[in-house]
Amino acid sequence: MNTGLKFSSVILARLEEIPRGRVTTYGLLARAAGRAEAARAAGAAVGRNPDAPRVPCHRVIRSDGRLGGYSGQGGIKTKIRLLRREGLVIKGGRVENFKKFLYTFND
DNA sequence: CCAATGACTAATC
DNA sequence: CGATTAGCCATTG
Repeated sequence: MNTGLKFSSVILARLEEIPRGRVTTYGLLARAAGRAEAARAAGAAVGRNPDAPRVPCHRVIRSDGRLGGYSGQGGIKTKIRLLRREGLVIKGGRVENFKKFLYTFND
């Protein structure tokens, strides 16, 4: 049941706890928000908050290591730059060894 | 309220 | 490994 907090709100709140140099997936994010199978909705929620200078939405990638998308300024290109800036290696549109940097949430 | 939509995912070919 | 298909969901018009 709902805690009173909207799904998208929880998504954004959870994003802020992702450490620098780490990434998470839309699926894990959705699970952290209370809906394990709402990965798609999670992506939609993050996508509606493009300008989030303080929200590290660029640290969210797909479950297979591919970048997914980015609605912020500069588009996907910016997402790549930001991730590389945190020490991650992007190649062929995906994060290499992303499982090593994968951040998992705790209930 | 119903139908469409999207920064998804896992399974199949 | 790339392309396709079907499933799942909150949000929007």
